[in-house]
Amino acid sequence: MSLHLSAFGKLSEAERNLIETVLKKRVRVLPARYDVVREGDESRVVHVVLDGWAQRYKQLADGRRQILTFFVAGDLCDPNVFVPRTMDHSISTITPVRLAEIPKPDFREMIQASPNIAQALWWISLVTVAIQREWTTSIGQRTAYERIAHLFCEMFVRLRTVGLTQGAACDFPLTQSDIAEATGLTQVHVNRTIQEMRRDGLVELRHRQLVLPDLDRLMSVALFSASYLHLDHIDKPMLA
Amino acid sequence: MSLHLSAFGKLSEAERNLIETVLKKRVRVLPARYDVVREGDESRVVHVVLDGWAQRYKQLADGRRQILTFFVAGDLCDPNVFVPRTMDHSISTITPVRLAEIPKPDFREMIQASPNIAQALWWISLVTVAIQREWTTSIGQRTAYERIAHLFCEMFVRLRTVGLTQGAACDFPLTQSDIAEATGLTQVHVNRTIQEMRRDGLVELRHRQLVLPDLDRLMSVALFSASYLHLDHIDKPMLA
DNA sequence: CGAAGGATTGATTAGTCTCAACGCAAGTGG
DNA sequence: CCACTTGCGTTGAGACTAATCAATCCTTCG
Repeated sequence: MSLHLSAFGKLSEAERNLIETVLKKRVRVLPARYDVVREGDESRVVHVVLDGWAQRYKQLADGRRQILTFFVAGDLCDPNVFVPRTMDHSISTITPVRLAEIPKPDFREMIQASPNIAQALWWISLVTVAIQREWTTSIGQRTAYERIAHLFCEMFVRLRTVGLTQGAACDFPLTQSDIAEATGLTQVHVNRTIQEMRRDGLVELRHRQLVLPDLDRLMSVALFSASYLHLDHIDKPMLA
Repeated sequence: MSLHLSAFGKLSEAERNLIETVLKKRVRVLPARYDVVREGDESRVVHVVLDGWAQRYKQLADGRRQILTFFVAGDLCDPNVFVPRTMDHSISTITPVRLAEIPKPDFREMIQASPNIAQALWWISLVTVAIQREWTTSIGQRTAYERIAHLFCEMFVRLRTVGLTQGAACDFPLTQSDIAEATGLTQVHVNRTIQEMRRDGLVELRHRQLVLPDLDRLMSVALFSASYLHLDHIDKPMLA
């Protein structure tokens, strides 16, 4: 398993082991569509997804919902360890999830024990904002078609870096409603747009499996450039 | 002058002075509409806006532009000190700007000298992502009217915390095109929407002056809740 | 006084939403 | 093992928000 924190290029074997140990300390298994943290909660632990998909979202007073990012294996959900605060968003599972919970003191200790791990944490924060900025750009500037294509590209590339793709395929448990809430579109329009992408031979998506037969072409219609993921700081992806 | 870094609630007088000293070391004065950093550049220094307005933006391959945030006095533009990286976005001024440039080594030294300042830096990162998330939500879920209203609320509240409002008024140097690029709308539609807000008595905007005669009502139509700005960690706003 | 950037207006169109219904597959309880 | 439910995907018709294109009007400033 590749974990984002330990995927950071500069870590030693010992540091990786330390991380693994801390991760194993407290693991929960959660059902699908289950709230992990809700807006307004105090954040006490740091969550790391070990397996499955989760999401960060925000809800307006009248119920409208915006998904802000998806989490997959290895993702640290709340890198915010040093400033006490109430959550300004919610986190919930999409599929069943195996989730590591690290009490903040343990996490801080680990950080203080190793400057490299501290740097890895900064790197994660960096990528987190960068992704959020890309999503803002996507929703603000890209068309429906491009937005969905972009989402597919991002998730595919991220899954690939953690070894969760098989050739041009990967598990993709999002419903069309999830995609709608992530892209700021309606579920109906997402449906029609995906059909169009199918007709164009860019996407196969059914039974929670996504196949991207021509990733390069998809990236180009999505105006996708992976640079915002800052993969240059990551260790080589595991060979599956 | 209130600076975000030194606005963090827990700092001592000595720490504040340290920050002020570092800030004064290298100050540049830039004209309006001037690029400070461009996408693809290496980031070498940390920028802090001392005076004036600036913006962070991203440009798609075909030229479409999305403004990602606005910077006002006190804002740290690139809190990313510990991970070397190339910029995935650009920063430019809107008005003439007085800008502090802190070489990364100096900045790191300051951080290492004081855990409180380090914490302040984490807090800034936290608020930066939180704002970005709110913008994603805004563009994804709010109507044109609500988006613009929300932007007004956010900027007004942020300006107020740094003492840059006078009663219900503040300087507001954004053109309607700027607002359009920030909200993912066209300039024409922004114009019409602002006219509507004027008719509704919620906004007066002319000659780069913004007046919000009924902030509470504006906040409520914008579904604005200041919690994402995490002002609870900030020192009391200066009394003007 | 002229130029330039910004704001405003009008007419038209495109993209996306809304509402509503229907289909299909998988799971559940009797 | 079948009837029912439930969640998700698909389709259609029509409405509406916001985009586009193109002028025109201000205002500021050299």
